[in-house]
Amino acid sequence: MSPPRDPESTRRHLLEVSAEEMRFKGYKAASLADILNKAKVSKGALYHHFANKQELGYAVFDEIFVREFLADWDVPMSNTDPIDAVCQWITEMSEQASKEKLQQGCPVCNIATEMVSLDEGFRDRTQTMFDTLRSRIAVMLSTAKLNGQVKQVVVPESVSPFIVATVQGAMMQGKYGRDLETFKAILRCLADYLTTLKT
Amino acid sequence: MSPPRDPESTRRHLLEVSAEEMRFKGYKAASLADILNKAKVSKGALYHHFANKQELGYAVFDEIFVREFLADWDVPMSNTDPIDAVCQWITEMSEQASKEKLQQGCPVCNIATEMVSLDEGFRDRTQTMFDTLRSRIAVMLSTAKLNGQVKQVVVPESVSPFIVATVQGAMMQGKYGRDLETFKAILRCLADYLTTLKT
DNA sequence: TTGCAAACAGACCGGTTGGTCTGTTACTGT
DNA sequence: ACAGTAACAGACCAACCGGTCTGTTTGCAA
Repeated sequence: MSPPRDPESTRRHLLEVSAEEMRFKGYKAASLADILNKAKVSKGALYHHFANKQELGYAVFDEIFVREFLADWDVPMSNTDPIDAVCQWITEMSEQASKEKLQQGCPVCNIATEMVSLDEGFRDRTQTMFDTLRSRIAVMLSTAKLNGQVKQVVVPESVSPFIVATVQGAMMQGKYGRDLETFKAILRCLADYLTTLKT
Repeated sequence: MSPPRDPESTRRHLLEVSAEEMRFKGYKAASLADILNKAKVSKGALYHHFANKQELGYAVFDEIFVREFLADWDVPMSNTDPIDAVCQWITEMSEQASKEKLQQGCPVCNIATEMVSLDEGFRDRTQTMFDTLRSRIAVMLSTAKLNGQVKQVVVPESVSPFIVATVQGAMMQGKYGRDLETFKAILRCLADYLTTLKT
């Protein structure tokens, strides 16, 4: 049991319940009243840990959603063949995908789509996150190019956003159609394309 | 000048103003009060033409957003080479894209992302719209296959959702990063891939 | 010209929203 | 032991939300 007063764990609890709410309803539609009810925490406690709803939203985004997202995208880079590694990662992602997860979609993308044009904070966070991801993949492709594992015509700075966009698009399509097969077909197609980049 | 009382045009006006609001703010955050203010129309008039906000949302989605979307995706099919046609269409889309349009993103996708998991009506509409689009592209690829313009290994039912997902992902990435170049790079990459499908 | 429904106008309403404020309880350093 | 502050608890609030309801104006058919 956690002690009767553990500020760090109540903060964490608040964060997780908020994340759960925002996953399904989005940022704006997630009401503080619902969060408080679900978490069985008083309003005073919430406003002791977070200045306002915006700060709570930022914290959820940074500490839960972005963390999860980048962990999911943590493609093994040290493999003998990076393209194979990405393809294998895609296959694993495809197999792990459940219908429920797919219906929920990618929380980062959901919140980003909702808030990017309305809130600078969310915009900056989204931007830097995707920059990180894209450059990570671009580096991988560049080294593969140097090692002669990838065709010289490949432009890492074009292919990396392409990969990101396609995976994101696949998740969206899967979410809209509630269809696991569509999602898998798109990812398989992406893997096919990537193998054409090999020397 | 329109006559002092023209129910059809006030309905249309209401639809357009609502669309403008929902483009920027999404469905839920678009308030009726703001719409009414902007349209300079009374609440009585709105509720005379629409049963409630949901019906207004559906009408905006059907009569404005889906219409625009399918018009944008109206790729010329009768060309000599369908793959070339798609590539040319992609290029045109890439050139026409403005920074403002990109920041706003695709209204259909925005609303779909927000509402698909919360509202059956929006879900059904989104689903059938993308089904229409995908099968339209699949048919194009199938006939091209029959004509021997596309490799026999190509599976139209996989490639068509792939194309849709990638373009959608490209728009999202462009929206998030407010960057026209990323958007264009992704589309160019897609065009490259499509040309590899030619015989 | 009159009757009547369609087309609007806008005051009003209950419920919900994020946020504040005052009070109480628990821990911690001295 | 006690003081002081961090950690809560929850009543309260103004603003806003979608929606209703009553009243007025307009056009048109008879």
